[in-house]
Amino acid sequence: MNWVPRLSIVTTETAPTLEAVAALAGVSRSTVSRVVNGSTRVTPEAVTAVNEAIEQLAYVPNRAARTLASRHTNTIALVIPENTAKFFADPYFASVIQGVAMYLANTDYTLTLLIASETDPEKTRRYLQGGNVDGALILSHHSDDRSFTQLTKSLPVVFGGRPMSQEGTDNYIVDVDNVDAAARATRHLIEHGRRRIATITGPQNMAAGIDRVEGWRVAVTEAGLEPGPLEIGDFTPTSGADAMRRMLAAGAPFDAVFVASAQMASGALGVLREHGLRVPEDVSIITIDNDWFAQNATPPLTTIDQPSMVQGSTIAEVLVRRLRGEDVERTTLIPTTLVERASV
Amino acid sequence: MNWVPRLSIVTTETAPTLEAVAALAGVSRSTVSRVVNGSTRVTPEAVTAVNEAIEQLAYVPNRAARTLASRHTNTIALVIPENTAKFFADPYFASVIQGVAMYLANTDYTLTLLIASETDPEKTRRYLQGGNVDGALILSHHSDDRSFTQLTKSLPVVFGGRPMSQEGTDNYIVDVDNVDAAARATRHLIEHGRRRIATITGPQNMAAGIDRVEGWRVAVTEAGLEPGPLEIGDFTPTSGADAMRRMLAAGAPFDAVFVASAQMASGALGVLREHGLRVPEDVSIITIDNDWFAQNATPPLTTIDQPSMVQGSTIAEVLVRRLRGEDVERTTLIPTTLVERASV
DNA sequence: GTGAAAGCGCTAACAC
DNA sequence: GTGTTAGCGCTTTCAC
Repeated sequence: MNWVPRLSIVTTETAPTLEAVAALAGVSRSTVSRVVNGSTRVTPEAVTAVNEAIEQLAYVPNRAARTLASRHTNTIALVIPENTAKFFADPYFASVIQGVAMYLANTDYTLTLLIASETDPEKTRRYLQGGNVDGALILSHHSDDRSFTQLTKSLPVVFGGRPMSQEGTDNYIVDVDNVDAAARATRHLIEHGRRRIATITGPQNMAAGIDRVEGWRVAVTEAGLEPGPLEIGDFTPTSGADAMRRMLAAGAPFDAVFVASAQMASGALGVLREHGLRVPEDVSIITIDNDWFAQNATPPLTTIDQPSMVQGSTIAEVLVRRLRGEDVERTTLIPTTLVERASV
Repeated sequence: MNWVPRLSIVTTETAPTLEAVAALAGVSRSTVSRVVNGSTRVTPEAVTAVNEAIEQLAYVPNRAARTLASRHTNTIALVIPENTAKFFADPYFASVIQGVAMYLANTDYTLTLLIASETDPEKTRRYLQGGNVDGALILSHHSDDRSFTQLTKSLPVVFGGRPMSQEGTDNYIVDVDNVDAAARATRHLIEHGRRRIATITGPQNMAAGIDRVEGWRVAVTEAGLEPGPLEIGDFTPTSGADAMRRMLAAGAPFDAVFVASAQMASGALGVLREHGLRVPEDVSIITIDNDWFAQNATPPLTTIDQPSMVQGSTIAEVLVRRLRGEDVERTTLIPTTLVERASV
């Protein structure tokens, strides 16, 4: 009786290669490659043979080898400037990211999260230019984004939110129409008989901040009204509270305020309450973002809903379609809707 | 005069290869490779020559080639089960993720964000097993994480938060000591003379949910008190409000409540106010999470601070150290601190 | 439709 | 210390 060591058979558990699949299916590696990549020019028999072999071996193509040979990575970077990362806790951002991730989950692309260090911007640029990704999504939000708009020359890029830098106005952008949203919000106030309309807006080095003041101004002046007081916050609840405090201290009267984010609005609301001002009786409030802050404020806030998950999935979709070579519009505007609640 | 077409020279602007660097520096490719990878066994002269060549050519190593040859990817996956993604808007999660990203930014590792589809768990598993990453970080939070604990066998994995599945109790885990945190919170209530201590806790299929009830129970019984009413939420503000509503409706008296998250606490607070109950006069509230919700509630909430960014960077650090072959403790507990404010 | 052959750009023994 | 030599596992002409 000759005993053969069984162990050696199972010993080296290396991942199966395309070559192994080819051998098992009785075809060449090229054919396996064709099947894996969905080429039509293969006989049905070969296709099934290969697929069975793949199944049987639990074959998974090696991404590095593929990338090396094909010169494309199947990877998309989501770039978040470090400054922006501070706003990470903002539910708006979180759900944009979630939207991106969810969309990409249904494609062959993999999402790489890049927090762009501001102290070493070169590192990010090198990574992006270094052939590590097929394209990039940039959630840019402040004026210092020139380095990213330049990236556009050498890598397919889509911006989430209008970049501040105007170089290359031919950027691909997915954004909500902030001017329009702010104007609609403000008009809603006016339609409800308000006349001295204040605003608490966002940083003036961010497109969203600028555009929302702009929309407010447009609506106010088109109604023939004088602009009310204006204060600037940074979209956080605390900054909203501070802004409202300053506004009250300044003493200029107002009977309504358009607050550029629900988080700021919730902060402002607290200050109003402290000062014994009733909403909406004494002052109406309208804001942007239909998040928890807007829904659970007392009173619940009338607001402009900008669907953030949708924006996330859309920005991803635009890039993927570009990578597929499809013709895509430069600017995609995500529609907003007015949600009426009790604060106006 | 023979005219030579100049164009051809500039035409193909291919990224410089290691080979080009070698040529320019007058050394072999191996030497360049050694310099790039920081091997010490190279003469200083060679090092500088190579570095100059790299600088001059703006050479960036090709990651795919590197991965293919070296069998490691320099990539770490951050896996977020789809269910968990729902909680994405939770500032706690957002900042754990941010912590991970920030830590990794200072290493050579790249972060890949994986939202694990629950309808097709195989896809995630394949990706993770398929040699696409060197290791994985799993922000797991519900009972259905067996597939991930099994992953552990074939891939270095670190869990953020204790996984529910008990297979392989030798998992690497970074977590806050939820039992302890809850117990401390509850004891604080007791030290302040409260006697009928209720709790609103998290889902009982999540470790954080279970452990926090446990801690509450421990503190209550060790003080010789009867446990007060208990309601379950899902960590969201709305669920906290609902839970409080049920608790009030049930009619069992209580003079304090330990709420397992600040978001739920803020929801519960609103309901208490609706019912004319004063905090802390009529009922004390203590919670976990030192986020905006805790800070800006009225009154501001006494809470247990679990530093989420730290947890994020720590979980990343543990994995990186494992990948470096260092000896790392299986369980790393992030210390929490009690923050006293006005709600007790 | 299919296979053979030639790399993709790098690392890792192994000699020297 | 440095160079030479093989590949890593796949895609992609190019013949057939």
